[in-house]
Amino acid sequence: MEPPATAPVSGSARPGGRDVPAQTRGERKERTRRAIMDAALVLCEDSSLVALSLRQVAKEVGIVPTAFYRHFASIEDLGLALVEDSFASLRAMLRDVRRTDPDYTDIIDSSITVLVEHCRSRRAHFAFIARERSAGPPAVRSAILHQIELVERELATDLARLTDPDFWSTEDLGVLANLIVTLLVGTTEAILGARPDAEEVIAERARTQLRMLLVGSLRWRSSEHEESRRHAAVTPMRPGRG
Amino acid sequence: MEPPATAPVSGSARPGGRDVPAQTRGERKERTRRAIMDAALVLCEDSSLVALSLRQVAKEVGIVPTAFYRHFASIEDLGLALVEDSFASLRAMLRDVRRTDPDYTDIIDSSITVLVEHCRSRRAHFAFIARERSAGPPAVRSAILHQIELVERELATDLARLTDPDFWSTEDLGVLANLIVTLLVGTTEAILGARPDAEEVIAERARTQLRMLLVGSLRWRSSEHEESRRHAAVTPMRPGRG
DNA sequence: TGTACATCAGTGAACGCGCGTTCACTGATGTAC
DNA sequence: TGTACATCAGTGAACGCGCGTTCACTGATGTAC
Repeated sequence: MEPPATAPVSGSARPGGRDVPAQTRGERKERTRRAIMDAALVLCEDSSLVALSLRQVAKEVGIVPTAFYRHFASIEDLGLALVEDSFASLRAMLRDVRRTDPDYTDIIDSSITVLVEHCRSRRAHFAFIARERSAGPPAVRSAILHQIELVERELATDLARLTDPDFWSTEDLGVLANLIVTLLVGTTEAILGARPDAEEVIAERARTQLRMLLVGSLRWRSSEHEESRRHAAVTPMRPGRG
Repeated sequence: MEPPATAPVSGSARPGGRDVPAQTRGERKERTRRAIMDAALVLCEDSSLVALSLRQVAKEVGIVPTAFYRHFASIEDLGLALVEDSFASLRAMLRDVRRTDPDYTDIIDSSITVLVEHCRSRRAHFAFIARERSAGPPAVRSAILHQIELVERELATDLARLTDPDFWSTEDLGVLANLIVTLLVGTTEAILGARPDAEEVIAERARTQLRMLLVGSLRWRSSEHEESRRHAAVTPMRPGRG
């Protein structure tokens, strides 16, 4: 293993500079905090936060174990900070999805492309969410589930704009949003677990799945479904690429 | 905490019996093995196999730590045995799904009912699969993913019998099977994470999702899709309850 | 059937190690005057 | 501007504990004769 990338710089002299402090005390504290979070993200990548020790993290960062407590009360507390960070990445992705070139007609195609890109650039964050969602410490787990629920509700709101309110109840939009999020979480897990050259195959599969799902479900008429469960007529919606 | 449920019985005398051995040596070894697996399943339920220690397991079973090695080479090895057991439970569920009363017309409704039942009766096994699938030791993780892949292929075969081969390519059946399995895994996680009184809500949601998905995707004509991606006509299939 | 020996599940002491946490500390940075 | 004091990120020794693994062992069960 290579030597730790010692984050904390105790001296004040800069390479060719004067004896003016390079950073304030607060800036250096923040830098160490970031180093701790980065180290934790990497170290738990192939097991889980529940198997990560404070000493491992401190060693990786290049600080003494007790210095950890200057930043976090426990590994679980650190985990909650990582949830924040990871969902900041995820929300950045959602913003990218929403601001796709409006001339680009296939929102499914572009959304999955954006997902793949963010899985690459923010790999550790996405892997963290996927993993700790089901295996993290209780508080971390529930924080993640809460965040996912929020994303799900946002998606339901987006979907409301794309569908005819006469046919789609709020409840059914929630159910559809949940289905899409479940698929996207599964796709993310598949991308993260696959070798890089398999990523595009998985992405294309996800695009097909979303089409199967939307071509079908957008014909779904919730009102009729609730009354008789007979097959429904085609629901009006904004035209896709078809 | 209550005292360990000491699995190994060293004596040969039975409560009111003769001095004939109650069990052969092999039977008693098997019994301890089972006790180890049961204890491990329970102990890792709210963290993960990667955070489980051999000594915890031994203590729970009521044997000395070193006796563990008579049965498993490591926790990871024990994990692989638990994968076997867990998928035995899962396959038992699939058999139950397939032998549903043929008079019962809604295969979606009954399948989810069976899923809920098995989540209750084999809770620890299903939770184990869901959790270790993404957070377990590498060997355990890949064993689980392999098993899920097998289930997925079986489902694709089942679907082939329900669809028109002129419209559904083998590849598209695989994609659909993967989508359904992803949804079912998600549903399982939701059921296991929910309070008991929320189970039925989640089950009903899953039924709606499967209908959205199948009503839609069974109209999906893979051949036409590949050529032009124009919207497809309704694909012939065996009638559901509609 | 009885005897002598082999097997082997479980024992118990011991090991070196990494763990989380405590505590008193150091010394550079920040601030009040 | 200079001085005296407060703050506080990081140090280092120490603690008791649970960890995986080693080893020689015990004694009931199983087997060969």
